[in-house]
Amino acid sequence: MKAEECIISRREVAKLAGVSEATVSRVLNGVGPIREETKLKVLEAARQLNYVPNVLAQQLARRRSGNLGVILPYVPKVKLFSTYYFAEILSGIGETARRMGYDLLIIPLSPVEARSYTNLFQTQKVDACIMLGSQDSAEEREALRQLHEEGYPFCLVNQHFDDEPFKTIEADHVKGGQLAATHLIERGCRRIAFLNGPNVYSNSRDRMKGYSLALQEYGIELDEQLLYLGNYSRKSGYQYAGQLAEAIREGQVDGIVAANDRMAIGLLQGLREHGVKPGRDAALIGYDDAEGARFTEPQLSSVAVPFYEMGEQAAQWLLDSLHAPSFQPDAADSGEPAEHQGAKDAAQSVVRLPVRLVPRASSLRYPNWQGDS
Amino acid sequence: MKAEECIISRREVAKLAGVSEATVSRVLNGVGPIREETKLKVLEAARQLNYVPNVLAQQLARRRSGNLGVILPYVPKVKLFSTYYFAEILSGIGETARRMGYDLLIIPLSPVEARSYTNLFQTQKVDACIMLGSQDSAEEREALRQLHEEGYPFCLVNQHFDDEPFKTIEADHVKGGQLAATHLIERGCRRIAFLNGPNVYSNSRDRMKGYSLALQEYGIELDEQLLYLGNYSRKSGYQYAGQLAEAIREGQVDGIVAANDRMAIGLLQGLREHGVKPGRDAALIGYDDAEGARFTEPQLSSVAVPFYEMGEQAAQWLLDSLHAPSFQPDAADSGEPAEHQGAKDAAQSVVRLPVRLVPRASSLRYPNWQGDS
DNA sequence: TGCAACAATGTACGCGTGTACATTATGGGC
DNA sequence: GCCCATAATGTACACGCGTACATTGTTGCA
Repeated sequence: MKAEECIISRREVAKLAGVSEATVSRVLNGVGPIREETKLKVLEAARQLNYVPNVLAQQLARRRSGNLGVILPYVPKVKLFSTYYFAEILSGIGETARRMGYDLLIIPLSPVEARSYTNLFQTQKVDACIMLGSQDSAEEREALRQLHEEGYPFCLVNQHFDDEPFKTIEADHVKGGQLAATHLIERGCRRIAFLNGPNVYSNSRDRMKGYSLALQEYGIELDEQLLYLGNYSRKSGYQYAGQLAEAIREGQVDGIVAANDRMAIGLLQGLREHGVKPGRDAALIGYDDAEGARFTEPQLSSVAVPFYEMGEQAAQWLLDSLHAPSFQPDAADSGEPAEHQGAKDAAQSVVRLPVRLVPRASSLRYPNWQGDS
Repeated sequence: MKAEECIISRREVAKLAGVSEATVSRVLNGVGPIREETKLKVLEAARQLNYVPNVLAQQLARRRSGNLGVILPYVPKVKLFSTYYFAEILSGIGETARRMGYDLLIIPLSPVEARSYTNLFQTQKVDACIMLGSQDSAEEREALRQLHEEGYPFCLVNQHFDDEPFKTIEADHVKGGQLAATHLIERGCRRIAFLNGPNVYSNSRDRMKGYSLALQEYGIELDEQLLYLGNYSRKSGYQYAGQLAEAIREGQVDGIVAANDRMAIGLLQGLREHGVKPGRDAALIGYDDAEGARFTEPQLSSVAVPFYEMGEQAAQWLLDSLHAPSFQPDAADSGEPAEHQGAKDAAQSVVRLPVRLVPRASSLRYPNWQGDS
C-alpha cells in the first residue's frame, strides 16, 4: 500500500477529485478564483492520496530553486564547520533561511577546479549565494566581478573588495584592531607586538590599520620588528611563543595583539610553557571572542564580532532582494549607466557591524593579577 | 553580450552545432556511440555559447536531485553549527559528499511543524538523508519507521533506536562511559558522581550503562545520590558547581564524570569559583574531547569520539548504497520476508566506532598535581 | 430576453533535460 | 550487388508542474 504512494502526482489527485490538473494546481497554490466545494474536493483527494508536490518539477516550472547557496572555501586540513567563525555565520544564515522558507545548499569548493561562480548560477541550483572566507586574489576578484556584471545576487561576508560594488556584510575591523591596541596601551603597554593573519583577507589588513591608528594616536612609533605573521591557526600562534617569551623577558615586548583567538590561545599556551604568564608578565588580547576565550587561564581578553548577526543580515538582505521586484538584470544592456549605478550602490554596498571590546584577565599586566591560589 | 547567455539551453547548442538536441545530450553525457567529428562540433558549440546544463531540468528528468540531505534538530537558543559535536560531523559529511559529487542540503527542522520525514523524500529534494541529533521519542521512532518501511535511504548518526533496523553510525559510548569511570577509579576515586545528559539520547543511556559497568567491575555500589542530570549545555554543568563543591569538601564525592565537555567545562569553572580545583581536590573527566578541553586550566581529561569519521562513514555508506544496484524498495510487497530481512540487517545496521581515553590534568587527584607557579 | 461581465474550470503548452524507439548511414562478407 | 549487423543520428515523448488562453457557467441589468 505504501509502495505506490511514491509515484502519485498531480494527475492522480485530479482524477480522484474529478477535476483537471490545472485546478489541482490552482487550489494548492491559491491562485485564481476557486469554488469552495471544488477546493475541498481537491484538498480531500490530495490528503487521501498523501500527495506531496514534486519540488524538482516546481523548481523547473518556476525557474527558482528555493535554495540559498553558501560557498565554503577549500582550506586543506581544516574542518571548516568546526571553526567558530564559520559556525556562527552559518548558524545565522541557517536560521534566517529557515524563517524565509529557503533551504541551505552548502557548496564546498573543491581544491582542484577553480571554476567560476557563474556556472553555479547558470545551473540554477541556487537563487542566491553567500560567499564565506573568500580571499582577495586577482582570480577571485575577477570571478566576482563577472558575477556582479551578470546581475546574479550574491553577498560577501566578512571580506570586502576595495573599489568594487559587491554587496558585503562585515564588521568594523579597523575599529576592532584599534580597540584592541588602545586597550593594551591604556593598560600601560608601549611595545605592542601584533600577530596578524594573511593579507589576502581584508579583515587582516583592516585590523593592521586599526593597530597602526592606535599607536599613532598615542605617539608610539610602529616597529616592524614587532609584526608577526600567522595563518589564524592555533599552531601558528604557538610557534611564536618562544620568540615572544624571550622578547618579553628582555623587555622588548610588553603587550601582544593577536588577530584571532585561535592564535592567541596557542600563543598563550606556548608562553606559559616558556614560563611567561599573560596577564602578569605581558598583556595579551585576542580577537573574535570565541567560546574558548573563556576557557583559558587566565581568561583571554578579546574583541567580540557579531558573526551570527552577520550571517543573519547577509541572508536577510539576499532573500529580501530576491522578493523585491526591483531586481532588474537588464541593466547590462545600457552599458555605462550600469557602471554609474554600480558606483551609487557602492556607497551602501558594504555594511559594517560594530565590534566590542571584551576585557578579561589576559590583558592585565601588573602584579595585581587576580589568579587563584 | 553577457545578458543572453543566461538563457541558452540545449537547443541553441544543437542549432549552432547543426545536430539534434539528443545528440548534444549524448555528447555531454557520454552516452552511446558518437562520431568523433560530431562530438568536437558539439563541444565547440557548447564552449562557444558558454553552455551550462540546467541542473533543475536534469534533476527532474533523472529523478535524482544529487543532494544529500542533513536534518538538523531544532534546539531553542542553540546555534547548532557552533557546537563541536555537529560541526565535526558536518565536516565529515561535507567532505565526503564533495568527494562523491553531491551537494549538501541542510534542513533545519522548524519548531512548529512536526512533519514526517517522508514528505522530504517525496518532494525529491534529497536522494538520501542523514539525521543528526534525533531524539528517542515515540513520534520520532514512528516517523523513522515509516521512512524505513517505504525504503527511503537514511542514516542516523550517534543515536540508535533499540529493536529497529535503522542504519546507524555511532560510537561505543558504553565503552566510553566505562573508560571514563574506570579511569577515575584507577586514579583512586571511589565516590564518583555522574553528570549525564537527557535520556532521550541513546548515547546518554549508553554512557550511563558504561559508568555502571565500571563501578560494578570494581565492586563499588551505585549511589543514586551521585547522579546528576544536565542538558549538555555549559550552563547546566555550571549550575551544579555549588552542590558538587560542597560534596567534594565533605568527602561525599572524589571524582566526577561529565557526559560531555561543555558541561564539564562549565562545572570546572564553577568549581574553581567555589575554591575547588579539579585535578587536585577531585578528579574530573569530560566527554567528546572537544577543542576547548585543551584550553582549560587544568586541561580537561576526556574521551575522544571520532565525530568527523562518523560523518564520513554515514555519508559514504549512504551514497554507496545509492549507487549500488541492490537497492530494491520492492521488499514491501512480500510482507514478512521484509521483516526477516530487517532482522538480518539489524545485525550490521549499527556501526559502532571506537572511542579513546584522553587523560589530562583534570583527572589527577593528589597533591602531585602539576600546576604552575 | 439578450447581453455583458465575471467566476470557474479545462486545454495546451512551456520549463530543459534524458532516453526509447525509429531512422538513416556504413561497412563487411557472400 | 545484396543483405545484415552495427554505428550514428533524429524524432518523440516523458518527467511533474505553472500558467496563458480558451471555454463554459452564472449573474445582473437593461
